[in-house]
Amino acid sequence: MPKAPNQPPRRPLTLRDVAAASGVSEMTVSRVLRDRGAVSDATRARVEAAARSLGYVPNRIAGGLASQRVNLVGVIIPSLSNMVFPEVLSGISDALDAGGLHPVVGVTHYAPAREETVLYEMLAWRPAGIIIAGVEHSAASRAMLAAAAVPVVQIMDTDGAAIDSVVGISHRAAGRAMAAEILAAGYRRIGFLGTTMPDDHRARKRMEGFETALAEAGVPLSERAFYSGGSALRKGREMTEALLARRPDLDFLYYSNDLIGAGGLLWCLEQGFDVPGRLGLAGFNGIDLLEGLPRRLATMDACRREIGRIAAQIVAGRYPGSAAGGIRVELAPTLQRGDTIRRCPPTQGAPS
Amino acid sequence: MPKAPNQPPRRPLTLRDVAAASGVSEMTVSRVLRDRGAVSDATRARVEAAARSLGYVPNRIAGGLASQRVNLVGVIIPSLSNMVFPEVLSGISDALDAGGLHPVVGVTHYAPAREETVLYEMLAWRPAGIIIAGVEHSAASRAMLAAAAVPVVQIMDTDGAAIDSVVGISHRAAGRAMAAEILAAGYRRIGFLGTTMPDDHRARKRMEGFETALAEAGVPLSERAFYSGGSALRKGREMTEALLARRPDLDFLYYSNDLIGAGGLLWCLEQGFDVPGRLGLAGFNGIDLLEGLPRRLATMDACRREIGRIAAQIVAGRYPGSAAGGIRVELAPTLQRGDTIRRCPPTQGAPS
DNA sequence: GTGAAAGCGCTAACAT
DNA sequence: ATGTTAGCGCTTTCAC
Repeated sequence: MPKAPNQPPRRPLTLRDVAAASGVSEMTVSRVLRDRGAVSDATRARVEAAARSLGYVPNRIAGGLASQRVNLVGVIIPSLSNMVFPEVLSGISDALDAGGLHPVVGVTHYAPAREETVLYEMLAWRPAGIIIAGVEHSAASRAMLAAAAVPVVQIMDTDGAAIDSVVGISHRAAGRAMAAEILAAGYRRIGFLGTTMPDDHRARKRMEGFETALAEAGVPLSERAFYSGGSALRKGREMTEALLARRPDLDFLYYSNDLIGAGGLLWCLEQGFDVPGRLGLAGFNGIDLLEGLPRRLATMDACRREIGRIAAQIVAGRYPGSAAGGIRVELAPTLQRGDTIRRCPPTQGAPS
Repeated sequence: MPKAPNQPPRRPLTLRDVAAASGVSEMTVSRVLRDRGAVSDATRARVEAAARSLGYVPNRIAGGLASQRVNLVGVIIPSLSNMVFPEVLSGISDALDAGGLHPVVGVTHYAPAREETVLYEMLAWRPAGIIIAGVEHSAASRAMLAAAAVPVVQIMDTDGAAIDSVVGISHRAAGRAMAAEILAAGYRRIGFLGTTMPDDHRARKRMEGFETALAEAGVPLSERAFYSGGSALRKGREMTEALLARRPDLDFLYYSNDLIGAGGLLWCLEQGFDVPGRLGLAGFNGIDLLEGLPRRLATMDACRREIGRIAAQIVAGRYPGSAAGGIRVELAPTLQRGDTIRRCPPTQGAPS
């Protein structure tokens, strides 16, 4: 045990120790350390010196109990394996920092039951706020969130009933917008490739919006394929190959995320397909990775870091209007056409 | 403000409320809720019903103060943008779950000063343990960690002085091992491509180990290039192009991570280079993504999830021997030769 | 500008 | 199997 080389079996330091060492009351030490209330410069200096030399670290458990305020924020996300969530978390972490807040992370693995457990555990810490992915929750979870006496920010998805604040994009609208773009480019035999994940509501909504918009234009979705698990890039290859073997007539593939889309793109290029002339491709998320591919996959930016940043600001009370609570921020994802959607319909001239 | 439709301005529920509602003492309620000590089934049932119907959530701040035990674990990592850290965090999160522990995440952005701040904040919560990336810390950070009365696990890197427990791989050895593999395959004009990040000690150690092993074999490192920021995949392309323009004689490129390596690989294949015959390539980390590339990049698995899992188990006291503290776990990264290192030296016949 | 008293909501330790 | 007592280490409030 390399620790504690030769110290006596010290009991943890308290304010009392710092007070004794600096010859003032605990109360004054507390004031100095929290930088609250008037303290003379001389006293302040002595206290700070004492605290530093003792290596005193305040006890936020006691502080939190006494003050009924805590600098922890619960962050509940479905996964850490999909880069989307770390990116959101990164935005959250950076913005919380500015307010001296710290994220406690809970991962649900897309399971509502785990969401309940995690949420319960987090509320037990009486956090300064809860940031939770999605707008779909079990009745128990909704009840806890509604009863919690703290700001709640649901993130990433705006299609649903809000509990308190919401920051995200409309995935239904994102699906619709991509459909419109694809139709405008003249593609008509369109396939969808996505995850089976039954609780990934955002992916489902994108598909629904996509399919609805196609149907409204009189273009039924021709084919769909779903996968689960494994390397997304490879799955993208495999699914694309399988799908096109089954339906060689397809002229567009819409992927539920950029990674499987990138896999599909790489495969199509290797096969020498005419992309985007004969076959168009699009993904979703706007991941960084796409920049380094041989061709830029069409995609739609999901505003991940921005969503995290704004959610954290709302919790910290640093977002305009957030003092009142019940903020709603719907971001507008930008469609990046990239190089995998053709510029105009094949049989049609340029517009007047 | 959609919350609190018509409730009276309730004060937060306490044990006392549950006790009153179920007709027993606070202590008995506490026993039921923590599942500790003997309670009759009848009493237990009544208490549970009361707690549930009131929507009571225990207050861990008060509980932690009284019991001097907290179910939070501080996790300090340099970044969330590099997928490596979310993967470690994912392993940590999963393993902590099993012990009812929750990670509080702090991001240092590779800045020692931020590491100090974050660490101080975390220790203030008297966490059940600290998991921190790397073995390089400022004097102040080391002092805090050494004085902390909790398990400390330094992760990802075993090349350095331990404070308490360490779980990771030797990046120097990883660099050496890759050098040996490359030399054995007969490559002799070798370049290195990495990040400028002055505080990424693991990348530095890999390069040092790599260069040292080459030098020992009488093969100096021919060339090196560094980058910072931007899409790693694209940077990999750009750097590779630039480096080979400057030094077209190189026959091997060792990348400090898989993403820039993948960028380089894609570029080389597009150029029609003979990989691995004329030019060999290797990365580091063993990311999932590589599976979907046209050719599998040689790499070395950094055991990221495993490191996270073990570190969390040590903190939770669930790792063999971890009760004693001061555990050291050095994982052996496996070299995956993939398709970008040739099988045998070009001018030499098959063995015997 | 500084100090004293009370108590935050729970749990350890000891009753019974 | 259940209850009582005494704090955990701070901060709030009020006094000086």
